[in-house]
Amino acid sequence: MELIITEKDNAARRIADILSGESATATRENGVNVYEWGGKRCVGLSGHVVGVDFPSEYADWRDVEPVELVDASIEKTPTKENIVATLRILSRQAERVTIATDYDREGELIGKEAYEIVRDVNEDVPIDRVRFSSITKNEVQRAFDEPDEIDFDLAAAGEARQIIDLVWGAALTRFLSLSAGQLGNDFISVGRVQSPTLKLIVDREREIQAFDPDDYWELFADLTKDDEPFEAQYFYLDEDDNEAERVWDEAAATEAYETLASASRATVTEVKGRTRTDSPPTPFNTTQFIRAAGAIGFSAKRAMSIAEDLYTDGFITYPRTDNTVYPDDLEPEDLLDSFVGHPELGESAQSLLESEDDLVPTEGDEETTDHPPIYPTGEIPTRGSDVNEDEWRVYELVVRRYYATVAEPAIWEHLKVVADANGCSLKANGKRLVDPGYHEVYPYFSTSENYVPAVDEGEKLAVSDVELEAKQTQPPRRYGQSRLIETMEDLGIGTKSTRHNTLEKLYDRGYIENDPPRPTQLAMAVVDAAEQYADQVVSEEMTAQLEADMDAIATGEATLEDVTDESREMLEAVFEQLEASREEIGDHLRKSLKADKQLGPCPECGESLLVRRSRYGSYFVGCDGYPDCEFTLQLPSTGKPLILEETCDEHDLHEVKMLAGRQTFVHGCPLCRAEEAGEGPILGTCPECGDDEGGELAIKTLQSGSRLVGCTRYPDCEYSLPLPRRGEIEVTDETCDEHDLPELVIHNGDEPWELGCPICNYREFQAREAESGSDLEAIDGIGAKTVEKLAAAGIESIDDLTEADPESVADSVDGISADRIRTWQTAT
DNA sequence: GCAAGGTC
Repeated sequence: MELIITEKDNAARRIADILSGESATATRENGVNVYEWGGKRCVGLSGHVVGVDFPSEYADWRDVEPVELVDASIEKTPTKENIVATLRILSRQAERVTIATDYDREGELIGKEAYEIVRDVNEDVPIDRVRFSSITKNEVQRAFDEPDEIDFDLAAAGEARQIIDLVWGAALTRFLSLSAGQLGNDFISVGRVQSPTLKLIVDREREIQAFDPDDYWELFADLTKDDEPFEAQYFYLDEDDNEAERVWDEAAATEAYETLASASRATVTEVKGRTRTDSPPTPFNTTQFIRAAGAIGFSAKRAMSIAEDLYTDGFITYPRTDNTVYPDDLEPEDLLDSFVGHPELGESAQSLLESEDDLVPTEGDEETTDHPPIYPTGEIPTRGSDVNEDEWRVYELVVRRYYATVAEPAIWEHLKVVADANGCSLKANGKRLVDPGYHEVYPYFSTSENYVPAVDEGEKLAVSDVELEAKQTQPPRRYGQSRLIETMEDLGIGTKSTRHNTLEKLYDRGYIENDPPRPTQLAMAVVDAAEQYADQVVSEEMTAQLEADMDAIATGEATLEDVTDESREMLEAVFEQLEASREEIGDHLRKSLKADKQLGPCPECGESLLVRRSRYGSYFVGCDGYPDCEFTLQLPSTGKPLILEETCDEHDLHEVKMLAGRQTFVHGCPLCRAEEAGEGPILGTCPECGDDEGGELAIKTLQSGSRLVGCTRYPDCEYSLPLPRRGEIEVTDETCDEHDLPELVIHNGDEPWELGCPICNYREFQAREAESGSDLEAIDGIGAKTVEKLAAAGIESIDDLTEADPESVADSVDGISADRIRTWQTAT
């Protein structure tokens, strides 16, 4: 029996199909697909099936000095037990083994991991390695016709990376976390990829904070030809004889304005027309795909998640790729043919096929062996059933990008007109799209035109509507998610498969907030500390050096030991500096952690108000002076609070936004909200503090729209009873004998709901809850804890769950993945 | 419980 091992199940299935001529049959072993035909078996791994870690005696953070990790031994242990077990069983029975993992460095390492598992149970079996960069018939056949061997040097290069990343990451993460007393879930992490990425964001924020705006002025005027006005802008020649539009001196600007305003005509001094070719875009690699999806509103995470689904379902090729050159055997005519006749995608495909020229696809600069660029397979999903609206939009983007890469260039005509008005120069730049070319099949780029009429030199044009605009230079803009991912790629940090995850990690760790991401005080402090004591870990040069070292290992010029020993020595040196400043670093980190929670001054004692979390997990605002000052404010129960930059003029407190997926809303200043908390009719005495303090119960409407019966002495007394969100509340004359409160009726729809006494109603509600629990608990895998978490995201019932968007819920709830939510949704 | 890299 011959065994073929691939990097993933999908590849195993396709290779089995190709080699067997579609005759392979699938069976399952330990939950792993095994494809079988004529004496051959093919099985897919799931990327790395073993991982590196320290021995268990290093597991307790408090028992081990972080520096001890530098020279600790490192073990490899199976992380996907079922796959490893299956591989062992299959290997025992194999007479020949072929490793067919991806054709890149990490694929070589994954292949070597498989090799070791095979060797462990079968000492003698021959083990080959095949390499192909796209799973097409010709490529795969060719690869299996000329098998090669595993490149152990290349795999060792990957192992060096694993070791260096683990040692630096774990030792420094533990050091910072321990020095700030942040153990458990809120540890402070650093790493070779995440920290330089964070530094990009922090550096930009520092520029923004240090930015000092300059005043300048710009002048505009309308010129008219044949009764058609067009806009022109004033310019002058600067000291380098370049055309400049910004006037930095107010007196000069005013003078130019007066000169222009007094001119009734301008004489055309220059007319320059030129034709520009606008080349179609290159094929999608992961980064360019994320960028294009970002331009139509998808976050990096969401775009990749959808692309992965489209890939798994067979609609597009593998979405994690660096390659921007299509494989030779991809025939544009064949692929386009599969779209002809489709109601939405057919017309463009038809028009491309009718082109008189041969279809020659564009090529990007990056030609790699990992996978082909991202393009549609020709299998078309049905909109609304196979894919939802978002998935369709992403799919259509991939299809149209493919169309664009085989389409004609667009042609623009540019026309520049310069005119002189009383010695002041005015210019207008016109552009017209004369041949839309690829834009016709790829409507995602702007094709807006700017009208400037044809004029002749010496022609006189009327001048009107002169305007002087006072402006200020702007600070640089924050990086958007896709710009960050592009910059990471340019700097060589992270990989096509991990860059978008790195951003998610920064969000999860409390380093960045909002979109475009903004660094927290904690992030600024972590980068500060790292720059001062462990500059390597926040510098992209660590990756550049590692890449060079890995190349040296791969070519045999260095060994894994050479490289990791040297790296460990550097880290030892870093620790000498760090240890000496442990206290100082810890203080700085702790202060920043607190600063991230600060809203502003407490109205009662002047200390800082902080966003805090109650024992039950709900958020509220409390005073840093606690227990001396017991001032508190409520926050809405839905979502996770984000402190905004904006502050309230009246109370000098930061405004708060509640992040809850699609139910996200701005709560504003919590003190304003408390003051406004709509107080409706008084119902009676507060059962909790009425006798002692004179509190009364009133119907209140909160900013979030939810309503309740609460004490008028709130926040000193937190007694409250829930009320339904919708419907008009009628306070009747009937009174509850037991609680001496009026009975309530809710008018919503046809049938009024006799809610009765709010205390009795709440008691009944609690009794029902106790009996049945939340209906969500009926779903497999949802327990009381999860119910609580989901409730914070506004999901309180099965109905809420089925309607929810898994991605946005996963965004707002810690520790619940979109996939888990999808599983529950299908289970209902 | 630490990293980054695969994959789902």
